[in-house]
Amino acid sequence: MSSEKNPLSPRIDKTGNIDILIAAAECFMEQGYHATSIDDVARRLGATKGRIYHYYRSKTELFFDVHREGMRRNFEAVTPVMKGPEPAARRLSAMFRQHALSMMENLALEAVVVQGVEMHRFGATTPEQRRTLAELMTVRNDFESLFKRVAYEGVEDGSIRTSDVSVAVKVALGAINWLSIWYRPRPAETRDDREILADKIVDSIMQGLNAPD
Amino acid sequence: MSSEKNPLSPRIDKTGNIDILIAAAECFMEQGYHATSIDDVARRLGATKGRIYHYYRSKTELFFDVHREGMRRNFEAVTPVMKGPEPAARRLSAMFRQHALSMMENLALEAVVVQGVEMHRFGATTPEQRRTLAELMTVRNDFESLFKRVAYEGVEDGSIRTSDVSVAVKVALGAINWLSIWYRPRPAETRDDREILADKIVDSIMQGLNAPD
DNA sequence: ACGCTCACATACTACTTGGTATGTTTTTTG
DNA sequence: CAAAAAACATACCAAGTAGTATGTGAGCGT
Repeated sequence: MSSEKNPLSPRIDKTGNIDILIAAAECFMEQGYHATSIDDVARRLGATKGRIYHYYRSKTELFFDVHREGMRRNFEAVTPVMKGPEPAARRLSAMFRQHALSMMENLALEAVVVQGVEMHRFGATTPEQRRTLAELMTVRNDFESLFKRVAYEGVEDGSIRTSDVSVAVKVALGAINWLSIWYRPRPAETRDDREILADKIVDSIMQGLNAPD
Repeated sequence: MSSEKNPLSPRIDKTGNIDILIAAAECFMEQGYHATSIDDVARRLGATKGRIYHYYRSKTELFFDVHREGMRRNFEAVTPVMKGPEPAARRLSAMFRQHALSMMENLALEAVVVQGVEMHRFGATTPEQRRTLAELMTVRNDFESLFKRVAYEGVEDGSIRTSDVSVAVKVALGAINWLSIWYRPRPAETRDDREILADKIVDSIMQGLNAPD
């Protein structure tokens, strides 16, 4: 099974150039895609353009691979908890929780994913880039569909109540993705701290703000 | 009362250059701030750079004024419904609803507000720009504080339940702001359609996803 | 030890773009 | 109605940047 076939695997292959993806993600997060020059990324790597263009044919391709790696980690975090014997509401909670944690622990990558969604109107010049962009959007929709499916199960098994599954899922994912805007790890933060925050977020999403009668 | 004193009023004054703000907002929404050239904005206006630089000394100032106008409309939408005799939970609902509607009806401006500030967090060059940026962040915080204050009232009067007011408000506002990513008006959309969507969103935020026992 | 390939660094170019300096036309004002 | 100012348009430049072409040293198979 070559990694070429799987649209979720960036071609980091055997080479350890994941460093490039991380450095690029950090730059993109801090300054945005267009404000980041290839030299900026290279400087953060302690290298020069040569290294980056050795692995990526263009800045756009670099961005795409950062996006791919971010989405890959999203799936990696969520899929293990989406199936099971529990009622769908509990599984959905767990998925939200995992996604929130993944958001915090891969902040730079996920910030690029979030930012990349806005760039839907990207100046996708070449036909190949357009196809790649469409592919990324498909992956994004598939990710959202994971949540929708479990939410529908919840409506059927009675553990979930909502006026509109699609809207409710968009609301919940929006709330979590919004982490990339306001969340920044504090200096001596632990895994526990992040789990506490994730639990609060999931609680807000699942229980809402209205006090029970 | 000169509009110079009020940090929320862009200096659109008597001149009708609100057109410039709208055109800029639309460009920024579609391509992002850095990918948008002044010529792009001018082209959308059916004009040239000269017109824009006649009113704005730099691209950064233009961005700032777009942001100001977006925030001004946010306050305008929310403040009328935040006070009253009803329990805080109802007022908070109304605020969320108004904010969601404002989001949809000023999509371009609000998209810039949402995606804008964090892109500039690191790039503010001149001291004056840094001060303006700090001012905008203050306005942003003030807006969030509006919601927090009413949410606290709700905790005290018993109409709201949450494990953490600050997090709950960020979750709710994130959900609404996320509209700027996925919401696009359909061709023959009416005000009613938008109100229905807003109600669904508010319902998700206030009631959560868990079915009542 | 020799060639060959990989993994970069260096040097350079073509093009974009923010900003300016300077016209030109319309509106306002005295 | 003349003159001044406002409201633009035109022409231009300096700076930054994506991408390329080429150099170079280290490893590696033979």
